[in-house]
Amino acid sequence: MGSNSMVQFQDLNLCPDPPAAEIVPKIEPKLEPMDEPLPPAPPPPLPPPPLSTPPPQSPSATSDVLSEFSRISELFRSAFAQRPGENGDGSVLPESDPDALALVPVSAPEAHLMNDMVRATRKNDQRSAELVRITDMKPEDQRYYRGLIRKTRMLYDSLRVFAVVEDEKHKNADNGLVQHRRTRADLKAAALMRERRLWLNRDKRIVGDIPGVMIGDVFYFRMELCVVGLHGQPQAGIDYVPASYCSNGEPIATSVIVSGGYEDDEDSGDVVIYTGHGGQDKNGKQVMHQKLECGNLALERSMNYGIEVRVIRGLKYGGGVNGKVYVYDGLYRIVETWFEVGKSGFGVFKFKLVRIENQVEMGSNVMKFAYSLRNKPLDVRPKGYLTLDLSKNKENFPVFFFNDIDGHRDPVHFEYITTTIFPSYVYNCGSKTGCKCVGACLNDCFCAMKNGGEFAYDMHGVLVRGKPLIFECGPNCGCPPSCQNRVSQKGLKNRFEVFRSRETGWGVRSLDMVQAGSFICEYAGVVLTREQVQLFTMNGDSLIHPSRYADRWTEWGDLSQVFSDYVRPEYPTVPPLDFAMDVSRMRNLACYMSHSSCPNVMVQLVLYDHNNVSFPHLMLFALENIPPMRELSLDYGVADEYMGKLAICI
DNA sequence: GGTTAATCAGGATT
DNA sequence: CAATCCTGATTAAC
Repeated sequence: MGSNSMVQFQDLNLCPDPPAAEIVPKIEPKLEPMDEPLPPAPPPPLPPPPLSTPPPQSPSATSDVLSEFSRISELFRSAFAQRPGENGDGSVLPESDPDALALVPVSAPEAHLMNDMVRATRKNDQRSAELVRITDMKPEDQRYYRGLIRKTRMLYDSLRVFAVVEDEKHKNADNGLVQHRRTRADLKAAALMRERRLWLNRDKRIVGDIPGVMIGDVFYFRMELCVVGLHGQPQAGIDYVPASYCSNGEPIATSVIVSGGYEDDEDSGDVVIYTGHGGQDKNGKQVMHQKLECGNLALERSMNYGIEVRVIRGLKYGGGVNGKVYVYDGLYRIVETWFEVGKSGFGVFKFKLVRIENQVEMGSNVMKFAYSLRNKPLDVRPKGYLTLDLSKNKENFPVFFFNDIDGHRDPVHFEYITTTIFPSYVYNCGSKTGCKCVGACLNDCFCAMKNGGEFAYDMHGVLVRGKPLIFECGPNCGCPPSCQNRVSQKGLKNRFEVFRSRETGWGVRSLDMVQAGSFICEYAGVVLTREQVQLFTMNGDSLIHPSRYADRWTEWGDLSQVFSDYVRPEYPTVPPLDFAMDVSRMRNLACYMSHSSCPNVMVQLVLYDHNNVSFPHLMLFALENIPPMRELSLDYGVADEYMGKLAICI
């Protein structure tokens, strides 16, 4: 109790000597210190390094960016390559594909190794049966686990996006000759991480909140829920510890997904009538009576013992990757269960789930709220809007400006600019070359070469990997504006809101889901050279120094955890930024973003309308999936304690 | 004819 | 091993 260990694992040792029909919850709370110490003394509870790794390749003498990229691609290809003996009907690559030839020598031995590794891992990588509840999280633990979740999800997303891009390449290589079935990048990313033991929370079965996962966190794929340990079933809706694993010989449910797959569900938010599983045919039609077994029994037992379950809601979401998102909505208690004849005429089990009080507002409610704000802002919040478009029609989407807590209204007075204004000489010096592509830019495009032989974005405009500098196609290029290498120069893709907050002064949030890796907006201002800065003594508060921003781009797309001989490619060096931006008169929404040392937004430098590498645009990209109404934050590269004073743009 | 719903096939985990 | 409230693509239906 009075121990100074940071996190407590509460052992849920249910009925060591089971009176089977006991109604009273029999939880014996036994506090047990965590086996591994937490930060600041960090041996992170990360899994051990990969069991076996491809032999490190000797660093090529030509540390040339191009070859580096093809090497990484090769790593991917071989990791994704079909394993020999499995599904060897050659449905993948035609012989004419040059990649296929390059693939053979690498993949055969390595894939073999990987097979063994998977087998070995599978055995030891079963989920533990030890039921625990995490009871005492201190702020530093919160931060630590949040970081762990963040890092894991970032890796998952990076892998997934990279897999999509690899898949696209194959599609192009196939040239439409072969029927191309899109590979499941979500599954591949998960498999690669599992092989390397990078899934979280497998050593203990957690009842209640998963450390580091916040209510309102949004996931695009079921597999991602498995990876962080929020819900371990890739398809089934009820996750539970099977009876054979439990100390009391009874199954215990830990989480459910409510996604409307059962016609008899009734979801009113705080109360859910959840239908048990089973009795459906392949198309999801109820064709049999359900039985009190597996997940159904587990839910019943959990109710009996008063054990709460995590609830994740699947919501339709148009802007999403696949039309659907999963939102973590917090803990519910199972209060009632019964068997009844459902709409189909067959018997189903029903469970009444009631949300436990004193939790943060439900994520799915926030999503719905944001949805109505997008459409009818004034109906939802009649007071507080100072303007419905801070940009005065200059952006693709209106930028709301909301303050319902005090009288500040300064942002209205600034001139809104959508892009940074550079001194004219920036445009005049340097070459005016661009690519000469006529239709779509492909990988032999001149701009692609400048990016190391690949485009920085996938087909949906998601950043594949952070770089010191990205070269987009621009006005000097032959390609049309629809070219996919022009992501950050086309303005906002989401609806944003500048708002007043008691904690952070001004803040920015989105009314839409912002997908990890997607473009948010430019950090716009008026560029001053060092001489100009010295000439005019500016009010320091209104000067932005781009060189101070932390290099967060290194975190996005870093695959060294998965490919152990992965080294970040040596990019051409970019001169240190030697300019400041004045935002005292003209600015955009970016300068209202708050600082965080654990930010959800990062700066990525981009060039498109000129070739002067000393004066890139500061483009902001999402580092994680940001749910609607969650505040955006940037790492301004300043120690936290200074931020109060620095108070960007007040 | 463009958007949405039903259906199929391929999958991973327990 | 079959069952599972998944995805992505194809087809049918508005």
